[in-house]
Amino acid sequence: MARRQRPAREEPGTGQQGGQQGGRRRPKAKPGSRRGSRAPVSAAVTASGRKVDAETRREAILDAALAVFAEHGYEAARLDDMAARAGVAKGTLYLYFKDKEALFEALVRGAVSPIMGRLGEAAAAPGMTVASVLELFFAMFQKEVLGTRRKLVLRLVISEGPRFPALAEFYYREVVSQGLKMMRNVARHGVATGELSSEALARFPQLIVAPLLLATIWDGLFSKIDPLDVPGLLRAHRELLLGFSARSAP
Amino acid sequence: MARRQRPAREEPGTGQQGGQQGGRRRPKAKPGSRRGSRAPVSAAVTASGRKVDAETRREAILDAALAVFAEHGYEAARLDDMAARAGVAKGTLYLYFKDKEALFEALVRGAVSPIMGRLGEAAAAPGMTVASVLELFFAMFQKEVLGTRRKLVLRLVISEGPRFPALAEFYYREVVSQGLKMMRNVARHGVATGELSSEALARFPQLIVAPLLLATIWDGLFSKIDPLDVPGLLRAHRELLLGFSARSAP
DNA sequence: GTTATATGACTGACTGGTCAGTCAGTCATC
DNA sequence: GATGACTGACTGACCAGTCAGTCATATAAC
Repeated sequence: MARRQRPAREEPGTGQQGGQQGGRRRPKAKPGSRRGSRAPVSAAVTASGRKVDAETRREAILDAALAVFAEHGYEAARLDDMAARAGVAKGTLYLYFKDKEALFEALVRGAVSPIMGRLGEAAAAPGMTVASVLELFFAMFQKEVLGTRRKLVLRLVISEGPRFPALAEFYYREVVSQGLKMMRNVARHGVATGELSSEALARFPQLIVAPLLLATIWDGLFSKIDPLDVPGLLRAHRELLLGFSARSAP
Repeated sequence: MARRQRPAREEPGTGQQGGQQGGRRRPKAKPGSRRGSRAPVSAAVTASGRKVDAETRREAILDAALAVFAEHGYEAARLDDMAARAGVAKGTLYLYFKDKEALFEALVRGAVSPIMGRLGEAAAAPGMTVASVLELFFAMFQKEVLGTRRKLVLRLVISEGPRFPALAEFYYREVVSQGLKMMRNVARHGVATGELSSEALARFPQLIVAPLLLATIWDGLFSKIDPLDVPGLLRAHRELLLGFSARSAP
């Protein structure tokens, strides 16, 4: 009877193995034998004397959770896996997050916030041309999203968003609408200065980011079959947006 | 003890209710009391005399499966739901498909094939300009994908593809690589005739389809918050691709 | 310095609801 | 009477969430 056989799983306990501080084991302790089979996140002792401070542990859990959610999707992600990866017991997850959903949302929220601010400054700098903003924006996306595990978060939002309306709304509010507003302002500026010959981008700033989305999805689906030359793609994209030959380098 | 509480479910038996052909019910038939609580897909009797022919039933199952997979994602989709929607018992699903995964793959394969052929003819017609091919291609995508449940299939591929390498490869082979090849040929043609002033599209035909992808994802995530004017988006996109003012109408 | 007690972070076996897949049984049709 | 499409109760793996129990550390008392 073939049963809910899941795709390949990592073996448990793949976290950082290490300084098991030899708590004596009794032959058959009923429940909870401390440090039973798991390594602490770090052997370093914090200033307060605790083995690992709460923030570090929280990060470790979020880190592990991202890996597992990204690999299996929300529903198929097992909390046991996350716990094992984070080097804690499952119960510990519940000391830090109310439930699976809260953990998932915390993950997305945490990955999003730090980026948007920096983008804002860049786009608002005076004397910026459209070409230079696009250059900067695309470089930033490659470095901070495609080049990091944040791309996994973006993919999770795309995949799981339809089933988490609250998440989609949060993402729209914090990322999409803000990003589009910036891009729209840049485009309007470009039209005003004559750098852009069409109002298309001012009306649909989505056209600026569409290839970034494509690159993210391609990376997840086809990169093994046919890797995408993302820098080349984005250069070509800038070329089209700016209406031919815009081969500027910073 | 809060347990795997799933998101809102449709009540079972939402399929086409109808002609229960009054098979007599015994008070407590042990197993399988035929036509227990479910409506047949159709009351029409086929030429061969069977209540419903195999192909029709297969379609009904695929139809129901698409709805359930699309709503809940692969893992969270319940075969019981699909069966209820299709108006059959769960066991019947296994007469038509080996298992959940085979059903999922059949779904995607079935939705994909009919489209590609037509696109091919359109792009190969002699005397076609880039502008007219794009016009046609975008219209076709709006009508045949965004306008139908095929968009759900596309979204499923995007969402579940990373966990189904075989599916991603199939989709790449049958759709992506073929579509890009066509687009690349069209772009090369455009460069040769002078209709396109840049080789960007010939190098990265992905740039042509990126906004279609964006539209599909937007529709799934944000359409309730901020609906996207897809025809406008694609008009603006054509404008940019063709290097300004391309406001043609068919 | 040593021992006793308190604290709370952490553990992991366990519970109970869930659901993919099975198969003995039913019945319309041949 | 035989065939085979169809049924649906059932099995057993599965896993989110719980909580009684453990122990490192801190603090107090001697």
